[in-house]
Amino acid sequence: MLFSKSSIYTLKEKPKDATIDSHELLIRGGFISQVSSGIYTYMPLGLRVIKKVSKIIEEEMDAKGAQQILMPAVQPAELWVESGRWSQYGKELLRFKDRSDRDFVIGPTHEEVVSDIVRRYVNSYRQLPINLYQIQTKFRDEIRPRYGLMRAKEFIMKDAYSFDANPEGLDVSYEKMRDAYCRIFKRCGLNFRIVKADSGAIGGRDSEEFMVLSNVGEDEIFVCDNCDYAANAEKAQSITSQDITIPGEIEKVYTPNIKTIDEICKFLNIDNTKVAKSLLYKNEKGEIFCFMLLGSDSLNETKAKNATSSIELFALTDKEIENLGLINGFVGPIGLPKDIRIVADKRLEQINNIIVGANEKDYHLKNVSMKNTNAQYFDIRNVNEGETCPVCGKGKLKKYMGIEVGHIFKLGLKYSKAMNVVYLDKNGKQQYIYMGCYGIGVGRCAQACIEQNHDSDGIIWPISIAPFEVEIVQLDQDDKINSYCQNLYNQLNASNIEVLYDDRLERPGVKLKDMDLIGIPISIIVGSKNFQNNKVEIRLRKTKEKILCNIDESVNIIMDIRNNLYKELEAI
RNA sequence: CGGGGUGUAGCGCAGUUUGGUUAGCGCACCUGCCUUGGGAGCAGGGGGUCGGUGGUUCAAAUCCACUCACCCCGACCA
Repeated sequence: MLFSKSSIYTLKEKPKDATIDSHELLIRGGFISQVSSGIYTYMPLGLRVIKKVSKIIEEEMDAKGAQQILMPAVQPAELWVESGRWSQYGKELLRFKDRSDRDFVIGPTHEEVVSDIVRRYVNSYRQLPINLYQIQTKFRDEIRPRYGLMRAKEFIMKDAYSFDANPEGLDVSYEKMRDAYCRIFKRCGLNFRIVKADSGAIGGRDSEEFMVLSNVGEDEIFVCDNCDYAANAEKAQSITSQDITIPGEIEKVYTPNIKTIDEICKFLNIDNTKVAKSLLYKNEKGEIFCFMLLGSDSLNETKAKNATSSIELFALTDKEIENLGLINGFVGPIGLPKDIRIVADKRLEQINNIIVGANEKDYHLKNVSMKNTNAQYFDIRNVNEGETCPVCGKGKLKKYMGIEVGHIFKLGLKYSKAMNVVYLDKNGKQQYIYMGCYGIGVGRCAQACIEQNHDSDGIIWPISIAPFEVEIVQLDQDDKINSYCQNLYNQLNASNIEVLYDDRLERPGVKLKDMDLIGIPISIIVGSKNFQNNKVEIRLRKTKEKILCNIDESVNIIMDIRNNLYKELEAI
């Protein structure tokens, strides 16, 4: 592509909306342009990157026998009513009516549509397993889009859906996708970790996320420093000391105006592991829960939702607590109204003498045994950095922030049952199909890659997803140089090298700055001083290495460098 | 949805507190000269419903009300 004829619009100044480097560079480099909050146009350079990532995904998906399809962005509400998600999915699902007043959604995901296809065409075990995928624009009406393509409302996603006759088959399909994902992210030059994850509203059993480690990531993950255990905070577990203590007599203590854990620890001069906190929440159905945790721990709402089969949880307000006849700050498990379910963290299970609220103003109870409560026990606490790994039992957990670029699930029978996705087995018996689903955020991959690969001058693309492999930067104008560059450009194009030729009549500084900003891995800089001596300079974006070579050697050297860059990626 | 912030030329901003000539600066853009290995210089030039609506006033970018958009923090979020 000729730079002078292209729609590459770079900016010198930092756009005021960009708060993280990758977002700034995407805009300054002319890769994307914002249209509305969370909605972007992919400019020529950006689209080339998207296509590169997509191509890698397609190659790896196809290699696993998955077949590409393209489903509609607009879906009828009927399918969502049938799966139950019309009512489960909140405002994030963009709904609208057509001219004849029928309800539709803009697809945030495609389990319903793909299930509908499979139930219509797949009838026999002989047709299984299958895996259908697409690369398509999704829409989720995010409450707060941010960071450019990182959390956009409209975004490009690869979503794949596997269909198997039985759980063993699903395991195989899942492993294939896991393998494909590792290859995809590796080829994109991403440094990532696989973490165990919560499957969330989508349902299902096993679920793993592919996380790009980055301090601008929005997900908290815990990684063992000894073994390969890694988990999202919503799923992470740890080994913690659990005191088994001797029961004593329950004792009522006067604790005037002492409401918080900190205050009571100070007042009674005790450690915050000797107290239990009791948190009152209600869910979307109006059920009320008392979540109990050690004073030193904090509630993980995702775990709490799973423990109570809730879709949403809301902390009760002081007023709501009063209406139950309770007092905020003095809530405890003894003497709660019967319809409040006590859900306690597992750490409390063996505890026999904990301090809790007395459900009476200005009083707490000492020596309360959890056995005297009708608590149910679940893991509902947040893991803390430094706690012991639950798998190897030796390593300590370290906390990182991660960008979720991929997520794989074993859905099981959730949608099959809801939507009657069935087949006939060898015995002619009707069975439900086991589903898996597998997503990759295409734009998010590209941006995560920038976040991991940039410097103060601009982007440093890995060659696999760079918008171009090579850039010719012509610094000076004369007939010889013009024809040399043009010839070089033609030769590289003829060799199927993707090349951007900066033929603009700009001053050298402008072109060199743009070169670094856009971040193409290999540049050939053609200037009159070197050219007089029959030399051109080849420069590598990543290392800033300069290679001065004879003008007639440049093509061969570029080819070598290019091939090596691809090999380096494979070797990571 | 709660809290905070910003809307003035394509981009980045000043001016608004204390209303008063023709609304300004840098970058970008156009013309010319000059320059040419890291976002040059000089001269000339084009480009504005001051986010929108309504109000106060002799007079509004500036004051008031409402409203829209965007950004940040939180809640939320496959």
